[in-house]
Amino acid sequence: MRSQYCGALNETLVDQQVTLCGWVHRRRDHGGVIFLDVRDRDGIAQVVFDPDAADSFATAEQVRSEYVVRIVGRVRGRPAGTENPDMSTGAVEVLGKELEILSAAKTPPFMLDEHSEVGEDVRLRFRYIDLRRPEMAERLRFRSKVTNSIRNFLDREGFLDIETPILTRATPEGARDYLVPSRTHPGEFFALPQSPQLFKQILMISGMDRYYQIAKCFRDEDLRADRQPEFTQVDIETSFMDEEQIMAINEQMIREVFAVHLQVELPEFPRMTWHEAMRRYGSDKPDLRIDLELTDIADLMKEVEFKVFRGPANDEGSRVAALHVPGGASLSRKVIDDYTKFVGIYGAKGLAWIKVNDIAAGMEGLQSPIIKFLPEEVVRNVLERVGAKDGDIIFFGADKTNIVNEALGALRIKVGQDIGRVKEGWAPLWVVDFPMFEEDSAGSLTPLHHPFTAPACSAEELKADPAGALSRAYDMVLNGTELGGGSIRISDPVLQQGVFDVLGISQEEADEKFGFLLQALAHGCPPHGGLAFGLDRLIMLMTGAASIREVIAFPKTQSAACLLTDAPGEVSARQLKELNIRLREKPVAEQQ
RNA sequence: GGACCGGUAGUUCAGCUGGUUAGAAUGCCGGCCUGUCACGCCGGAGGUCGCGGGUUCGAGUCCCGUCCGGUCCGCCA
Repeated sequence: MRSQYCGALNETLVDQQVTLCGWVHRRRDHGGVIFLDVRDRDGIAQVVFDPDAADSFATAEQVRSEYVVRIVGRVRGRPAGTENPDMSTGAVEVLGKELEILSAAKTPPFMLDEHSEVGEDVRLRFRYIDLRRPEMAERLRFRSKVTNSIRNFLDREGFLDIETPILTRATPEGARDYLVPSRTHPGEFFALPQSPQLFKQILMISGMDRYYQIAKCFRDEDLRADRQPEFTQVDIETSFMDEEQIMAINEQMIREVFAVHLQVELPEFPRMTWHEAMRRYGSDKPDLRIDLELTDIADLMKEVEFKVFRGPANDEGSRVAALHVPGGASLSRKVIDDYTKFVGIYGAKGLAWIKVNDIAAGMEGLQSPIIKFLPEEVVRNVLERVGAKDGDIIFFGADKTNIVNEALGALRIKVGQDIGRVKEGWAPLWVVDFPMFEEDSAGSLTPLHHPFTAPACSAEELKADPAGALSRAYDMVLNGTELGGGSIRISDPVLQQGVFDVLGISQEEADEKFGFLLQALAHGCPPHGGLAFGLDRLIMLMTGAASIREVIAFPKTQSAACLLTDAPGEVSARQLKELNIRLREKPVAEQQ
């Protein structure tokens, strides 16, 4: 039906007859000559019709945007002076001989034009048209090429692609599950997997040795620009490897993907402990392209009347830190007010600051709303510790540790972007030595990763000091985005129960929820571990897409709806009856 | 669950302190045009101002509620 893609046209085809199939991207009717830009997945070609070919010329007058056409014609070089250097096929054109309308098209709801902006809701409603835009088609093509590379790499390294169930068991911990009612077990439900975690561990116990899967995962939580309720993980697990080997092989894979598809040689990934990341950047996924850092100053502020920072008392669980911004003294009062509002989002009750105008002039050379509350010696020590110079600004945070970290960590990125301190390029790293647990708002311990992560200590040490225990987990971070995370897993049922104990999960409860895993661990479990990459985020980063929806063919809106299919939708009474489900009079949200 | 931004022609937007018949660009339709490439020129059609209620002599504009889209906080082991 077709001899080549439109984008394949070039000088080597001059004088050859070609047959193109595609969509009418644009028509330019000059009365005596008609140009059609014909578009397919691969590119755009210009086809010319003149009245010599009366039939096809008449048809060309009929066609409209987005008609699907088939064209037979001869390739020729464009007349001198009419080449289009902005077009990859712009040196040649097709002199149309035959023009067949394969399918007429309604006027499109929006222009497929790189020049016109369209609201995202319209694009999603007519996603099939949106995906015709070269930029969208290219992102999906890129994604396909990357997953293909990943499959090839893992296959070469001996990993087996094994599918795990989509209909599985609800897990009480973690994210909210998407549930599927069971018809054959009235009153019972499947859950869609939040990840294949337990299955891949069981595959290790099965002796599969090396497993991977490009797996759809489901989490019924609120959406974000980089979060969809169904998303894709590159899920990897291996036996008889320690964390060093697992990190090495995954680092190699990502380096290969970047080299092949972006022609980028990533630097060797530095390691940073979780504690160092939190201390220096206030984040467990620091963006190392920004060279601003937090500095602890609690010891210098001991004697200071603490209310000037509008934070709680300087004690355990709190942090006093400074964010030193070279050249920041030129920030306007309005911008600083905006930053104060910005850190408020993260729970900070204020934002103290000192502008350093002339360090030699002592207190006179400083400008700050809090300076009158600070002894000169304290100020001098703070300036010295952060390395302040004339023209700098220092922001302060004093509050509960996590509030200071989140507020100053976010401010660090925002200021860095605002004043242009984000370096070009790629800054990958491994974050390691995570704590096993963190305290939730109710004061009880929850796993920082998941409860199957192996501790870096013995069961006895874990029991003695669970809050201080580190885990054998590792996260891969790139430009401030968590690309993937993993760990060595617990391969001993006693240690696994020990972790459950710390989490307050009784033996009976553990048996009920994870009994099959505990059973399996007791039947010959190899030491094993793995990692899962967020494929969507990886593609987002690599393509520079502004949202995850730009790299997914059919994404959902922020309220987790599909505008194309209008899902979710109501179901018939008959379907509900089969499932033994009766709806309330009104959905809960509409009651009251 | 919460904060904020937006919703006006097919699309992207303007619409002031509430005041006559709601505008622009683009797309669309018709006409003209033999070298354009976001073609050009002339003409035309096109509106539930998201929805509901309220204030007012009068509401696109003000108030309340609600729905939808988006960004973020919480949430996301």
